[in-house]
Amino acid sequence: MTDTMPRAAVPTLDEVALLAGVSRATVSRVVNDSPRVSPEARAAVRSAIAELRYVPNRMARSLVTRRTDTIALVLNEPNTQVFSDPFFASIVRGVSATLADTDLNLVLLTAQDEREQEKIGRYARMGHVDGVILMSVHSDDPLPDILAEAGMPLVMCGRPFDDRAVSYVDADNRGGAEVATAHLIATGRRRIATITGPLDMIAGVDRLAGHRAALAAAGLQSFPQLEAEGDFTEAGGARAMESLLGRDPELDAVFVASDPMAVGALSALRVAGRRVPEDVAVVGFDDAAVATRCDPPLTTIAQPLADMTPLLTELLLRQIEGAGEAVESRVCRTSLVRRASA
Amino acid sequence: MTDTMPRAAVPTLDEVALLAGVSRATVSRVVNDSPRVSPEARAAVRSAIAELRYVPNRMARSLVTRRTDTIALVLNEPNTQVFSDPFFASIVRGVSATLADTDLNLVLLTAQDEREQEKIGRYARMGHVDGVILMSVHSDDPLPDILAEAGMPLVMCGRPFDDRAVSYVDADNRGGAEVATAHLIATGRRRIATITGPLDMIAGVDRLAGHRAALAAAGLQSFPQLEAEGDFTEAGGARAMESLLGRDPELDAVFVASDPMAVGALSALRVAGRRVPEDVAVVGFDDAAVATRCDPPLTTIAQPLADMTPLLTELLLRQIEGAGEAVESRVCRTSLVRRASA
DNA sequence: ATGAAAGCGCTAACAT
DNA sequence: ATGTTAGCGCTTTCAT
Repeated sequence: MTDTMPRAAVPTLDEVALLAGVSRATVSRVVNDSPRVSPEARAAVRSAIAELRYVPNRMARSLVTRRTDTIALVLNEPNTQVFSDPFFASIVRGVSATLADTDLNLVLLTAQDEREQEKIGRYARMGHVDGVILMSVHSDDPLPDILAEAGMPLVMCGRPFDDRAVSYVDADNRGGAEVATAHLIATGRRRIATITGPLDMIAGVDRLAGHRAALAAAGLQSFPQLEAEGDFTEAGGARAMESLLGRDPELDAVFVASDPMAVGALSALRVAGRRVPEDVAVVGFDDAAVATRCDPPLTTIAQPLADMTPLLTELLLRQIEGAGEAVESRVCRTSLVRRASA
Repeated sequence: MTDTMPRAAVPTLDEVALLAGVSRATVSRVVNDSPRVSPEARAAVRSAIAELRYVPNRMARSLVTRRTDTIALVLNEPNTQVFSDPFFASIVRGVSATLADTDLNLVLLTAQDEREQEKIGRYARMGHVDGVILMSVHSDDPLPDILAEAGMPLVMCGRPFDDRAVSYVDADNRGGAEVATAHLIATGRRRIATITGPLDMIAGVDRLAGHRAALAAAGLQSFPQLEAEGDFTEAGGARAMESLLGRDPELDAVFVASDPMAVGALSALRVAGRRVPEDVAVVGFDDAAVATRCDPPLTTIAQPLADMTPLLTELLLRQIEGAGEAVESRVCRTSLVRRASA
């Protein structure tokens, strides 16, 4: 099947001005909602715009304003599985909603590997976007440096590995993990395992640190065989749980560093014939308000996404408007909750 | 925590020219890999570019070339659950990979509702992108019209509802569904149910049509109570399966119009105490090569994503280069396979 | 309130 | 092979 279709002719400001019988400057003022235009002129311009179906040319405008009115949300994730983590969807939805009533556009950029990260770095530096929100950063990712060195307004979702001066918004991962493990201890558990997140991600590191801190605070020792690294996916959680059960069949509790992994861990426990929570108690850490079908309901540390997403854009916009001067960070409080089964 | 950081000064072509001791035109030629430059000049320019960390200004370039070297992949999906469908991830990954060695950039745009679709329409019309790949189109989405009327190069992933002249790439949904149901019939099943996709999406409609055609071809009648509409999610599949079992406990097979839904259906069958495939045979339709953990292995119609993603970009690029003249479509063959359990 | 004019940084003829 | 020049479509002083 082949057919043809003429490319639409794109009208310019001058054509609108001609049709409306005013100057380009006036049309520009109308388009940009300047108050210094007479009602008659405004009306004439408006109707000319409608008639010609005029849309301003972004490139021309951006060339002079130095603004694109576009911000990028970068998903830095080689693991396709993780791309479908509900956490991403929630952040995207949240940021998108925050921007809905503004005239800012949101674009998503994904990087599977270093090459794509560099491509994104170039994309941003060329002036396609006014600022960047960076998600899912791994310890060896070059993109934060590329962007920071270019002076690009930048907010990271999750604190950076080093103590660099960069804006970020994060959940209290360490504190949340402490609460989780302390809860398990409080309910009488003593052989408490953990399934960690990827340890090249700060959320993985912080949640493990919180877990260990809670054990230490209770005078419990942390054993390497009670720690298994997962990858934030359901399948990875199941594998890690199997591995833990193999290493120490007597374990009576597990703190799982993300809810998708917790769902996987629960099914691994069921396969192994362990009852939850009678034999093994489980606490998760939610990477979104996951409406998971898990029976029994999952006790979990709730990450305050509703707080985090507006902050992300707020911090970025402040940086963009303030010519990139202010670097600030926020840590949002987490809390222990019980998710009903679906 | 607050700190300051100077905004980097951005060098222009002229500054590079000055430093390299050549004209702007020569610098431009080097940047654009023109062969008409002497090796010495090229070297001088290269080092000046490196020294100044020069990056061309996209807006200025695009203003004259009328190209942005960016294409958009639009995810048209109000349902967040579906956003995490592995099908999306696979398409994004595939298109992204196809573009990796080119100097084309890919941006993802998501629309939760009509307002956001219109915003995306404006974004595209303003000249941010050279072309658009549209995914997950529902029957009442305004975006295809907005884009088509603006003369924006456009390829749809999935055929349009009406017989409009628009490029698209699709799997053979109808044919695949026919094969699926015919397979169930061939193995002796007679009370064959189906869990459909959303019927405001063409894939949902086509797969149902194929299912019905296979029944008709075998002289079997299709009953409304043996058809339940799902939403392409795992939870939706489980709900639909429960509903079907309630309406006809005697059913002996089910064709499920997507693999995530099939996973849900399998767990609903297990909960209901039905053995698979002894009591109820199941055939899915994969929305990606989903590495689903299902036991027993799932028989499914494989959608040829490896064929589809390069086609998507190929058709779009041809349209962009050919000034939007050619409209063409491709339907990729599907086949019955058996997915091993993970 | 409106228009004239300059210029954003780049590419692409056209000259040489 | 290289330089000169003329815009691309818009915003923004600066006049009026």
